[in-house]
Amino acid sequence: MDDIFQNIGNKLTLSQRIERTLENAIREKKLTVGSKLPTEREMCESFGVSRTALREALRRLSARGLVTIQKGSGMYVSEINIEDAIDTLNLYYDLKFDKNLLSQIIEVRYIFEPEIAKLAAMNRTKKDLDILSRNLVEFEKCNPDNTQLEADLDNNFHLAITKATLNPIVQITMEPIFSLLPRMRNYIYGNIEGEKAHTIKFHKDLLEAVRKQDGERAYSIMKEHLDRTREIYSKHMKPEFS
Amino acid sequence: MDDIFQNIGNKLTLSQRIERTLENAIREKKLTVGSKLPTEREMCESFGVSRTALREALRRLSARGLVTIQKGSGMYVSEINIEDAIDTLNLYYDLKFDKNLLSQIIEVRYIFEPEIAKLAAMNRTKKDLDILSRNLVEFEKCNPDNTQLEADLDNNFHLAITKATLNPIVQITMEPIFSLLPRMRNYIYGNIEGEKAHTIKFHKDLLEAVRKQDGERAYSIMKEHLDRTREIYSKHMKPEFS
DNA sequence: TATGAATGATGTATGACAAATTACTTGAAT
DNA sequence: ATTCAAGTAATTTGTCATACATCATTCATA
Repeated sequence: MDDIFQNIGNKLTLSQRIERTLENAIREKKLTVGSKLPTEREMCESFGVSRTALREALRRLSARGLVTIQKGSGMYVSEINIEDAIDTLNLYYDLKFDKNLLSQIIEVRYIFEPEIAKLAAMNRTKKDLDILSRNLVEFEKCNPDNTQLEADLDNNFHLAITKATLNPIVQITMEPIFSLLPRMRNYIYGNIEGEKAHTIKFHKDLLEAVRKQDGERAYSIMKEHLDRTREIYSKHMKPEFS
Repeated sequence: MDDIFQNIGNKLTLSQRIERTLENAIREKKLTVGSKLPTEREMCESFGVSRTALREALRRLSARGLVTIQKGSGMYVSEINIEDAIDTLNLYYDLKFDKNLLSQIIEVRYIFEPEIAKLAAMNRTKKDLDILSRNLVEFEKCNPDNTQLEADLDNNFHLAITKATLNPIVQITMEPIFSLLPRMRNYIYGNIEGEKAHTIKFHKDLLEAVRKQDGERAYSIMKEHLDRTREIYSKHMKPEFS
């Protein structure tokens, strides 16, 4: 028995215990999504706690996306949605943003995106093709001087490919990464994608492969493109980031 | 001007505005990680709000991992760590868990893990090799009847490979997935990995490739293994999930 | 140096009122 | 008599203020 002196500092606050209780109830589906929670007064009574403690517990749960609170109406068990998960990752990457994360992002894109392109080619719906085509048209007619719009459209193309996999896990993984890319331009000299013509050709070829559901071709096109991107990145990386 | 009638119901509560203010300050590094926030009384005064509103804002921030609150001591801007991001994804997958997510997980493993194995082979440190070796030893000597331990060790092996990439994004992506796998057994008949001998050989071969930093070989070993796993999954899937 | 009291921080309880929503009542028009 | 609308009451969450509890740190004292 070496653990006699353990378990002293582990005392949770009252509101944390309430939070955990409610969280477990939601996880175990004892509280179903969309259902209305009892009122504050009722829960205070049944838990035997003050409004203060109860409310702070519910504030935490709402911050995490587990419950929705509507003033004057009530509190509801909310369906946790993909945006909640993505937001958290966005926050994480935001605060961790440095030269290491930058190269890690490039690395992840390089190893994941070709497979994603392949999967997208196999699973894409008609709607995905529409989105990709429209993006391509906009990209072609967009003013070359408007580098911001150009970058956004390029991002959206990759995002649309990701969504075309129809796999939400892939989306959760990649979306926060794409949202960081525009800001990365501040750390890179000039236009990271190289001249517009190349990007258009790349998008066109990839779209064509996706349309034909040619996974292998989509894979190799994406790989080639990211190879090129990766080189440009490392060549144009600002001194303090090399 | 079509948006004349917008932005009416968007009124944030006072505590939400406080939350956002502090969050922005942290995002913009005006409040540096580890630094101590002013006391409640001081912040109440400078914001001109009651303790209630301020505290509820801080409860939300702490729930999201942005600040740490220590009773009797104070409140601190906390380094958001990888566990926070992983926990959120865990929660999301937990609540979304159904037959679709199950097949999506299998799909993601199939397209990502071979690339991860390759990257791990290239980047792994000596320490990673130690962890993998020790896992293999434990796996070999573990009682075949203890399927739970066997499954955990198998999971830990894949997790260790993921960490050996030295890329936290890869870890964030895969760790929640691995934590779900043990529970998936409830939805699958029998031992999803097949007989132990096969798993041992697979782990041994993969470890050897990682040790030699032979990325291509690590890739193909993992691909082959997941191919087999995938087949077993689909064969053993319970009726209500097929 | 070690003990313990004093101080200052967060945690909880209570009561009151504000603000928003919902439910109900009432009344007029058809 | 029925239906619909406006207004009122009741309910619910949001904020404020005060008091005390509990934990951590500081400081004085033996």
